[in-house]
Amino acid sequence: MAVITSADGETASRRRRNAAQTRRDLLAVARSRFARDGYAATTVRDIADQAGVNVALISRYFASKEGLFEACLTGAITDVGTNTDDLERDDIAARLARHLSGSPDRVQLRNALLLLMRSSGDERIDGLRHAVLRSLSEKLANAATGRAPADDEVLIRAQVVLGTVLGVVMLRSTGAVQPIADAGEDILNQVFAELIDALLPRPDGGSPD
Amino acid sequence: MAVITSADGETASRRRRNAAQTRRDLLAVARSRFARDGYAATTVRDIADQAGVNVALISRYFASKEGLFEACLTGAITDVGTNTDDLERDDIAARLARHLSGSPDRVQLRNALLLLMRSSGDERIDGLRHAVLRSLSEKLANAATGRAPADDEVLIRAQVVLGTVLGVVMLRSTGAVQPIADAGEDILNQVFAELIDALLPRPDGGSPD
Amino acid sequence: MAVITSADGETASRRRRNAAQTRRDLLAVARSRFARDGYAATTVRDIADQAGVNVALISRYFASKEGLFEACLTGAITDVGTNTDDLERDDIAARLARHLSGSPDRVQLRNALLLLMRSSGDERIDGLRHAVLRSLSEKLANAATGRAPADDEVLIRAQVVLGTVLGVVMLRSTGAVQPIADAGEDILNQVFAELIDALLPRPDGGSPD
Amino acid sequence: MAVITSADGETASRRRRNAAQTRRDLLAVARSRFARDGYAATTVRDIADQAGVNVALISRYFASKEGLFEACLTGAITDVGTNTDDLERDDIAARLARHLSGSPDRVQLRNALLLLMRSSGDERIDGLRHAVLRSLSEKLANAATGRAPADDEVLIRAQVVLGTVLGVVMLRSTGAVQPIADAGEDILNQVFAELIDALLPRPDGGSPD
DNA sequence: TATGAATGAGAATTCATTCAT
DNA sequence: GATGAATGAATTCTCATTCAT
Repeated sequence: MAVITSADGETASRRRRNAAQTRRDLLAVARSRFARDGYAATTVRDIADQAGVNVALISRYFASKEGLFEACLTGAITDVGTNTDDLERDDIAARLARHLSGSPDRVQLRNALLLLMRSSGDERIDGLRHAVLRSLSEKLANAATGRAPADDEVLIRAQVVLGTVLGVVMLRSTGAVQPIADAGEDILNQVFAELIDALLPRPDGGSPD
Repeated sequence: MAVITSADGETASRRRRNAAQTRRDLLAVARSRFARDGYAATTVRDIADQAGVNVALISRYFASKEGLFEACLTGAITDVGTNTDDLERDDIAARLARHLSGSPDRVQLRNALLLLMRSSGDERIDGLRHAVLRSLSEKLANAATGRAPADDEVLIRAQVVLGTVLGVVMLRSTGAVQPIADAGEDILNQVFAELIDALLPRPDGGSPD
Repeated sequence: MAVITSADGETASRRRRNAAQTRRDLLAVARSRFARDGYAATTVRDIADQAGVNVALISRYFASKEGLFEACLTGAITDVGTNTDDLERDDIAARLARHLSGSPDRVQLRNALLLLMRSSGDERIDGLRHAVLRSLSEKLANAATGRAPADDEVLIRAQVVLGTVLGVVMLRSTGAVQPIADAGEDILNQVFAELIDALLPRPDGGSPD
Repeated sequence: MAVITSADGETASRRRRNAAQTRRDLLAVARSRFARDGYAATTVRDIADQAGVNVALISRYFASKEGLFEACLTGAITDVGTNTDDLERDDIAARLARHLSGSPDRVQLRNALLLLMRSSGDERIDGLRHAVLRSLSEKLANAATGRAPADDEVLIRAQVVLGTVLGVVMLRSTGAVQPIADAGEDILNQVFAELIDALLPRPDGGSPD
């Protein structure tokens, strides 16, 4: 119950002195801000303030605003990756629906997807983004077709599905367009299932219908 | 005095003395820049330079950067509107494919769609954007179902299709993700047709297949 | 009663083509704006708009904003001069009261006094202003003392009176400080008379009382 | 690093790292510039340069140019207030003379008076200015008449005296009109005493004789 | 490790002025 | 004589970043 207070009135516990935690906090705030407002419209001061730390720490831990963005993107890529590792065709729609409709605890993944649409203007980082989007569509194609090597048409179809996911995330974000913004998991699941069924060839190579 | 003519056929003569044309030029450049880079990342100076006119003319003709953005959006809304007026179910896929895959002359419509995803931060303007996206999805639903009044599920389905369109435009823009970025009209037409067939109920209210 | 209208719908009478009149209009508007808002806070566009003419005409007729200001000042000096030519001691208070309290038709002289307190930043013009203020105080001293050559003390006393006039004009301008802003001619006359009586030596050189 | 010391004793060390001092410096410079040149003619860059600090600090400490002006005015109001708290009739002339004629150390009060005549264009701030001028004249009236509640005529008379003070400050500022610009404390004292004696009723309500 | 002071570059906007008609 | 188009210079303000403590 004792509150550690130094003689001069400064509470030692008030200012958390934990580099790793500070870094994580900044990253978390940055991800959601970059995802929601885009790179250019987000100021490092906003991020630092919201994270409750000093702006200078962004330079300290991430070298620059762009470094912070890249770190966000890398984190997003990891998140997206771990959530698509074990993708199975019959699972895809349900998982998408769960993640897109999910409440606060799934927000990070939705931010990750939004982040994949945000550019900082840096070409190298954009290359990263595009590579991940490409790889995501490959995963999708492979999962749907049972991991057969995908030809271009199948890839394009998977990318259309990916486009749908991205587009839906966008239409739902920032409370934007109704009724899809408030659509529940069930209906999303249903529609995604029909979408995949219609567009992506089944493992045996049979036509979607 | 000096007439500056760039290699790619763009002619920017100093001192044009044609207000309407200058306004149009600024608008055209602004639309493509805002669409490509977003509002915050685009500077008015860039726009003016690319249009070959003095920055002050943006204030003159559009009052402010935000005014210019709004004018772009209004134009985009008009374009999207006139291109979806006479939509028929059997026509949707073909038309989408044509516009998305089309070369330079169709770029304006693609920019219009990108613009509908860009925010300037101004709430009023954002309201406009959202209203148009909503209205677009209604048009889509009505065209697909034969103009019957759409219930929420149908609207959601139409919005998923709209999401697909937006997502695909985004994946294709700035030469980004292959192979969909270079996919031809035929394959897009085919996939969109399957998509609509699968997701949107037919006029007679029968199941999509 | 006929309205002269050319074939193309442009009314020939609408745009007055009279250089001298245009010049006068600009000058009149400029005087009141410069007097009220000061040099820097007044824009040439404001002046031209209020005068109902094109901004470029200011450059045409007065070379520059500073030229316009100087013209205003010159006019003000003339006005002040003609109104103080025939000053008699027993007349001063009444005349001051009349001009300061006077309604719209006396506004020009009040503007002239305000103008004498406004600087454009140009040293030469400031020299002019100061010279006129000095000369004004000399006139005041001469009128009060019966044109005897004034020594420094008398001049200082006259300048205090001049200061009073300027200060009162300022306190009354822009509807500012009550109740002096709405004080009538009578009370002003009374107070100015007491002021002059108290501060300025009589013609015979006797003490003010 | 480099310590820049100008010949006139002003020391501006780069990187002072003392927020309060920097704020004070900016305020001091701003007060004299606004007082001398007016709001519109003064640039924030000038102020910052003269204070030896970066322009951005004006936004930091005062939010905006207008905020800086308001801070100047508030300071001026305080100064004027503390210098008129304990005003006694027999003291007024001497105190005015001392402050108006006083050398550098009294410049701040003279600037305060000039500031009370300068407008930033902001209505709220102008309201402040006018309120203070009114209150100043009330203090003057109360001090002169022995704090009896002043009727309008007495207030008007006090405002004429205030006008004299303001007008004299103006005629003396920027070395303008001679000989009053260089008039010494004695003569000013004498004239102000006569002025107050003539215009403001004595405590017992008797005529100023 | 963390903070707040300070900076410089760049952004949007305003404004006096010039030019072509 | 008059107009509106266009310009360049300046002004205020914002922002990422660096520095001293």
